[in-house]
Amino acid sequence: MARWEPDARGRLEQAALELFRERGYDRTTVEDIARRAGLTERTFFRYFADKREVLFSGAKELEQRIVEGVAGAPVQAGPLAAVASAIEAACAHLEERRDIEYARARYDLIVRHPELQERELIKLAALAAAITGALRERGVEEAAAALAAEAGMAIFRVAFERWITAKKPQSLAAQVRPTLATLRAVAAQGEPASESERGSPPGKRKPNRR
Amino acid sequence: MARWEPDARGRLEQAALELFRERGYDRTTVEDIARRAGLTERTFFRYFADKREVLFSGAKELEQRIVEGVAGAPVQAGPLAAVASAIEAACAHLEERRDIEYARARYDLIVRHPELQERELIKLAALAAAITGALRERGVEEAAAALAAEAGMAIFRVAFERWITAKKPQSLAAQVRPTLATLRAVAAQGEPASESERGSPPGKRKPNRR
DNA sequence: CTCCTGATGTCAGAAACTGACATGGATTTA
DNA sequence: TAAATCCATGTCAGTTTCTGACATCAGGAG
Repeated sequence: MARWEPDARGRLEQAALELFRERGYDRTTVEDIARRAGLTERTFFRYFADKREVLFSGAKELEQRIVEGVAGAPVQAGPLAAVASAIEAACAHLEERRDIEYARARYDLIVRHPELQERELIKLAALAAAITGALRERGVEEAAAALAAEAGMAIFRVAFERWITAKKPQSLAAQVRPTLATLRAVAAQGEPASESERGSPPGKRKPNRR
Repeated sequence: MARWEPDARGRLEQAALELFRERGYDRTTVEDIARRAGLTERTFFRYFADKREVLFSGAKELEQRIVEGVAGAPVQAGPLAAVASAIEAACAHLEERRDIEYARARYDLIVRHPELQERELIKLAALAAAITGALRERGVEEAAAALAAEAGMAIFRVAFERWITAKKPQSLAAQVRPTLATLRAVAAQGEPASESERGSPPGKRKPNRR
């Protein structure tokens, strides 16, 4: 027989989410969480670097999945297209693993607590950095890679927000493409007329969609 | 005669930066900072919500400045152009107020300390939200506004990084336009050639200006 | 059986933060 | 001018987060 109940980490995560919802984030101490999971405060901090981290265990996997998606995108795809398709795939997978109820509960918590937003933001920043690296692997130049990665994060954020606040049930992954299109439209708006952005005569202008 | 030395807040900020540089961020306690400023720990927390905040007093003014810049951009400017020009102006002003040495010292600290990065990120997120609001005031639709704001933040980040890590002395503001151009190029790359992008939802495309 | 490993517990303590109340020049008011 | 009161700061006690050091003890390896 096992010496300890299995999945201490998972128990801590679940206990934490329950308690945060029951009493609120700041009225829940780490000791509360640990006790509900049948463990001690010290053990909590062996699994999670701090109190916030207990809500962000999925970040690593998401990052890995997206990086793989970027690396595996068709060679002819541009950086932004590669990122967007990776995000789309990751979103689809994310929807399979967790139902929207969980996502909403977690989202509400994060939105209401700046310290949790901060953590969320740094996770996304780490994700952006990882994407930048994956794009560089594809031969994309540094600044372009960073910008495409950040743009991808912006798309993800907007798509996610649309999904989570939507009244009618819809897919998260389905938000990605239209959001990408909107971003492209915004970027194109007011763009200098010719390719080289200075004085050169308007040679072969890019086909202006629409 | 004044009862207390003037500018307690400023003294705290300066003492903090000095000590962070001398001993490092985590080997400096709030009490250390307060003492060097001739105050007590309790008073520190009356001026700053927490230890990190002492490094971010300029954020409010930057936000206000950029929002004004967006609001004051020429009416015919598209959202991204409006944001970029506001950022450019704010950068120019920022360069006047603080020298690059200060910027580098602060940047080094933030880069090396995740908790400070988190704070930096949430300030930028707040800035993005404010920009989104300013764009909405200009009649830009919600998703487009959010995306343009996030894109602006991406530009700012990349421009700032280039500026701060540059060997040759150059202007921060001067980094903005080329970075915007790069972003536009990235966004345009691989864009669907014709107006309907691959049978995706009937997006309401805006008429392309210019 | 003995040794060792590794997850957990126990304990003490530093540091971040908060609420309540005190202090005493400065400023306003009677 | 004397009194009232204002308010930036100090003092103090307390909670919570997080860390280091060491103890415990079932189970697997030899």
